Amino acid sequence: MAQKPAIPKGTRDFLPTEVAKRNYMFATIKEVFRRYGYAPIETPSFELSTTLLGKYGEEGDRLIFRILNSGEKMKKADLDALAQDNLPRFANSLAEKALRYDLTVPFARFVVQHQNDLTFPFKRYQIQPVWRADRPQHGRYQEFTQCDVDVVGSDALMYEVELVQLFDEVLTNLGLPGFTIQINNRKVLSGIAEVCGETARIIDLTVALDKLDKIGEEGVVSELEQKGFTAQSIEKIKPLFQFEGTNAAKLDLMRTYLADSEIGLKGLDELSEVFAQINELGLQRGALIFDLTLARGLNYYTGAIFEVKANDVKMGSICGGGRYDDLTALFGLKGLSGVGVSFGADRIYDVMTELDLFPKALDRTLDILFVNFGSQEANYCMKLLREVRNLGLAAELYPSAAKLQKQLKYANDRNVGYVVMIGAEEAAAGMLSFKNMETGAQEQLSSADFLTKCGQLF
RNA sequence: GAGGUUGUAGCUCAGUUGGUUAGAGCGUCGGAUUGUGGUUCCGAAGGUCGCGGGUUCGAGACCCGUCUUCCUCCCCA
Repeated sequence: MAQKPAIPKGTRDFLPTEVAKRNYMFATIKEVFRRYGYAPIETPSFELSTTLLGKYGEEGDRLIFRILNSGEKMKKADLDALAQDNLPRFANSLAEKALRYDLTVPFARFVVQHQNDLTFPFKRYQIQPVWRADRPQHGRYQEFTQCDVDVVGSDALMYEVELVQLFDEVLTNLGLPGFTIQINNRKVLSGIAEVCGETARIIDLTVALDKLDKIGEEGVVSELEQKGFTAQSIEKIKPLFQFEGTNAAKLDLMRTYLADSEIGLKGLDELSEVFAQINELGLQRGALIFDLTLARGLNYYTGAIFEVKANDVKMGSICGGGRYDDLTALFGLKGLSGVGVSFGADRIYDVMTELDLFPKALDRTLDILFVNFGSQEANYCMKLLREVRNLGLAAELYPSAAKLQKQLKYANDRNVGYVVMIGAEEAAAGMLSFKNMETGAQEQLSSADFLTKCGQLF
């Protein structure tokens, strides 16, 4: 046998039944997006490297797939940089293009580029694949699809509230029995850093804090020590470990803790407002939780930070997002606040598969199969086939006059609903045999009755 | 990027301290059964043992490299 074919690690093929399920999921998501007033856009799969690099931090840059220059452009390789062991600069000279890493940064670029054609606040959604040169793991792929909704051009907290509702509605409609929407605010994190006297190292601080539920208090302390935080500032962080209770209780606790931090209190005001409105409006199956440890790696969030996890499933976050005030400024457009969230389609798919939430009917790609008894009978079937298709049913004629046994097995394997048999006798009598493949029941019908029945059945 | 783990038929996996011609189940195809599927029975096809090198009289097994799988860390959807 020839060399076994393969696909790159972290990528997948999708079989017809899987595509059917994915389409169902996307259709459900889109329908909700539409009702909330978001319109779809698309951007290229790859961008100029300069658009993407430096937007996701050092770690992010490492995970960006670069596209090697081709032809004469290869001569642009910066050999001096290589000689100086400056690998990042060398890599940049080799690749002027890169596959998009997420949809948010390309969207910021899009907004700046088309600012004169857009009406603000601009609400868009975007469902496209993104690529990360990450090490594949459970629920982690190198190619996966994100479903982003963002609104730019308004700093109204109404949109934070709207996005929480959106999480709740989409995931409820997809049938998830329960999920937790965690919310935090970057300003609160800044306030904590301020209180600890570590404003410069807010990233290290929040990344350590983010791991609290994973590595525990001691783990966080030792990580902070390792990062060089003083015993004094670590002591000031410790009260946060006791952060428990209802959302209201947590907010009260933090008001005391952040009493001296103006920015911290501003963040709490924002959170309180969102909680107040959501309490008023109510959620379906989601629970909104104030989670102080929620930090998220992305540097560009400035206000609310969101993350969603499915209950009772071993899977990382299935959605994430937040508010960013300066993202478009990176591309030269200042003063445009945005807030957006991303649904991790592939993880949601995995969760839905694990919980068996897809409708069974999605497995059916063919409603009716016409058995082929020979060329004359087949010709007779073709007219009926056309009429059945015009009724909107998925129908086909078996391609050859194979043994009936084989044709029925094919129908069985394809999970066909009904089989129509028209042999010489039936054709002469103007009748047909109509067989239900689930029950095995079979009846003789005239063509007219058959078509009426089809209209009723589907 | 760090550490561990895996790779044998289309799929899931056996294969003893290195020793004749590498096995099973499922699936596929054919038949039992020429107009009735899922069950059953019989038979067949299908393998450079991930790839490259090395040790050995002899390697699927041992050693080195490389790719791949899955996991932990990092990070993240």
